[in-house]
Amino acid sequence: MLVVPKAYDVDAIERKWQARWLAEGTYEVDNDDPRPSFYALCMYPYPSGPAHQGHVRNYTFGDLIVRYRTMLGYAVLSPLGFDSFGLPAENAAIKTGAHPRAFTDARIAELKESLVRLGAVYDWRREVRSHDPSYIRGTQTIFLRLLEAGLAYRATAPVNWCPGCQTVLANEQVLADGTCERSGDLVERRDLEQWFFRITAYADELLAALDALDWPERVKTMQRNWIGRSEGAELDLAVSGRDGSDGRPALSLRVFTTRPDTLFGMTYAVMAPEHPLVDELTTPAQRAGVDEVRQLAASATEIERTTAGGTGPEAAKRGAFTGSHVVNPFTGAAVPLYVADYVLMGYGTGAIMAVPAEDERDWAFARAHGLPAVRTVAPPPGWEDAGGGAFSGDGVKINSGFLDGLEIGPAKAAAIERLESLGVGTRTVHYRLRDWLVSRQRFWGCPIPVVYCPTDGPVPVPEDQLPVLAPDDVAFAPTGQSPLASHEGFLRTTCPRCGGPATRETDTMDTFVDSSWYFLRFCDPLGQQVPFDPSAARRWMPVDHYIGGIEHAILHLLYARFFTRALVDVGLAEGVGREPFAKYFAQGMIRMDGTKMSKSKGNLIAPSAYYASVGADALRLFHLAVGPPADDFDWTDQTDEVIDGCGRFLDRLWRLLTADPPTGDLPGSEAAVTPGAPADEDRALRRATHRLIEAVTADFERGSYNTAVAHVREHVNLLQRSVRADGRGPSAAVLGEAYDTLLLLLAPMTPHIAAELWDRRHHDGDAGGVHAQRWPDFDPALTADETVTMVVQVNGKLRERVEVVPGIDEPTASELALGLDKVVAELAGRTPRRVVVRVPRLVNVVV
RNA sequence: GCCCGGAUGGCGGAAUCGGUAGACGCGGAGGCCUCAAAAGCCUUUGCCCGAAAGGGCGUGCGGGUUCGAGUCCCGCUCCGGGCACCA
Repeated sequence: MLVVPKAYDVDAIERKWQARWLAEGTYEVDNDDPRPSFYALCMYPYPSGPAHQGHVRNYTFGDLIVRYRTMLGYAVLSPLGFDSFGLPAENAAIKTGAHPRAFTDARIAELKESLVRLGAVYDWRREVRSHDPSYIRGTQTIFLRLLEAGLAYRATAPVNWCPGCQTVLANEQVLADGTCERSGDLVERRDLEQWFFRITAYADELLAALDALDWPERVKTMQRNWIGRSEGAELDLAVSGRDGSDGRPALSLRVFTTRPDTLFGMTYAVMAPEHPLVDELTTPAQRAGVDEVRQLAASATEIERTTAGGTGPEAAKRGAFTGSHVVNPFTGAAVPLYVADYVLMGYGTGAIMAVPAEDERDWAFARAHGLPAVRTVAPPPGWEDAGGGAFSGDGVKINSGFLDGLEIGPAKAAAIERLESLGVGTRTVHYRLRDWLVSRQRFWGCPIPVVYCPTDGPVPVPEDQLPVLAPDDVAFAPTGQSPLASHEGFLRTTCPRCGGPATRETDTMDTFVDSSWYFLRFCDPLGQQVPFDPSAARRWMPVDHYIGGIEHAILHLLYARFFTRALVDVGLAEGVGREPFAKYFAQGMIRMDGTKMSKSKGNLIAPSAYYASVGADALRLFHLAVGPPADDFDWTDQTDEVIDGCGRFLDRLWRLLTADPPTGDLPGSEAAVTPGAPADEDRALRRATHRLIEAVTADFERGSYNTAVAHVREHVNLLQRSVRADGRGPSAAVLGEAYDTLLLLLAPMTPHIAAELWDRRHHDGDAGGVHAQRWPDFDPALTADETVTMVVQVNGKLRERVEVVPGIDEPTASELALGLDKVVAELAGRTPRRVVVRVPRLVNVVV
């Protein structure tokens, strides 16, 4: 990066305006503001230290929207806070001994400082931090209400357990090879009692409501796939020899299938290794084999089991015969029952009917275990010659009794109907989505407000005793256990119900819980009695424009959608809309050498050096101009030169608006009226100015900031040429309009230089300056063309361009085109077969 | 494997409805200014042929529709991302 002389004192001017916006509370907005509402929000950041380029990009887009919408006359809610709970602070505490709060507060101060230095403006009165006691209180109140409503519950769940760290890990902390990211130990599966939120109760609504959202289609698709609705049937398969006639209770195995039409092709059935009936249904002779499969499954992590690494679907599936058989309800035939780890206990009923001919996984297992396949759908001709295998496409039913001849759709319906009339099955919908496990064996998170009493069991902490706060005098030793579990003062308490001795829950909540309602807290950040006042939330919600990284496309956005609905349903958000983010924009990420730029990758380029060299405005301009906001971009060797170019542009702008014009007077001042400025010049410049307003406004509305920057640069180039026209340029008034327009349009993009130059031209800083102005309107009468370029083609090839009046009629255009020398020469005496005329843009002569 | 994006000059990108491909910028070349440099300013810059005028070619590849295709359709290639035993 080259340090070059600037036309103006960038640092001083930028700091001056930043201080002013802060001191004057320019972007503070009250809940009773009479203007129409607009809620602009960037995802609140995890405070990891000074801003990096990803932040700069994100908050530049957000700031543009805040300033633009404000100029359009909205009361814009622009809050910012910090997602301040989380693992890095706790790990730092273990390493350095510093309390996570001290660590976190220091990181917040750094991040906040660098966002202020970017010129991003917020209503800082509304700042929230996940670890503030008032916020903890809100999170805990919500937890208790969910508990009361049955939306929070406690259950035993398999978790990733690291024997080295002696703690539960999040899935993200388990590496692809099944080891702990910190200790490297092989992670085990353990069953522990954990807290869950019942997000699955909202699966259908969360899925159905996606259609109406103004979100990127790919994000909606990701959510749809994540929720994973599948329709089918559950049916009972009677176990052979267990019909109850021998005195033992009758037994059957419930399975789920999306293809009930293929039941005639069932050649075996499978239970998950964890299925509760495995013991009962395994015969002594088969016990050893079954136990081996169970053991293998238990030692593998969920990730290992469900990813292709090494033991993919192609490889022979791990499974064993149980010795039992189950009966096909349509045919009465018995088929062998297996245990295999390709069936998951957590989905459906944990057991399946296997139809190798129409399911690839079953086909692979059947081949590996010498089981037969019976086709129930006729594959297309040549299928068997091409290698055969499972065929899951459309076709006509065969070998299927009463279903023969039907297409798959009607066959499914008929099969379900038959199962229901036989009383052995029902139409069922299953979801891939699981309930949200929120327990974390961590210190630096929101404590779960529950007490365990030997007589009363788990008892919620009464709301008037909230917040439950973690003590400060804890030792952050690397025991691998939350310090809360070994802090007697915190742990020992009394039962709120019976008053007897009890212990506190020592787990904390997943930090995604904090981020699932912060946008509601921003509406009413100071209230102490409830998480937020519903009337304040009704005033601002939903968020009109939400900006954040695509990495949150599933979890955060889904949890927040669930929370908003749940909060309405438990009475904490009465009358608030059920959908939190009306529009979501996912900005592209910044890559370097092919990987995402991030702190953990160690390839951060800090913005601070650019603040010093070219300034925040230039860096903002760069991020706006470099490409479509939704696209990723690569930070390369050339990037610094592009950023320098943005600085040079602002220098040029500065000189244009402050230097003496050719007449020797300040541009825009009355004295600068150029005698004899041709009316044509004025008309042309006014047209350009009003077209610029039209273009930039349209660009902003469709989020095309890169073309907005291009349009502004074009205008500056034009103005530079005009001013240099030495005495023949436009009049001062028209020039003044052009300059003011430029500053108004730049105000959301490069706010500092726009504010400063506006102030120098108008001296109205006390009145709020350029950012208090109304966004300019363009005059359609002024943007109209005087002439347009008409393209003349012969056989689709460009041959000539002519200037014509916009209102030219077809015969005139045709005649004009056919009379052109080029066209006459090209025709060489031939008669055109056809003349395509699209006035006023194009004539195509076809011979 | 499935789903979703994307491919345009040396580079980032523009072309919003099927109608001038390459806006704007970066880089390059030449020039002005200067003792010299930096900065600034001017000219030029898709490729090929040509002294020029001019002509030809050109939006990943192969076909198609159309008077006309970067844009629409069919079939591929490569790159990026998400999901991945979900029955």
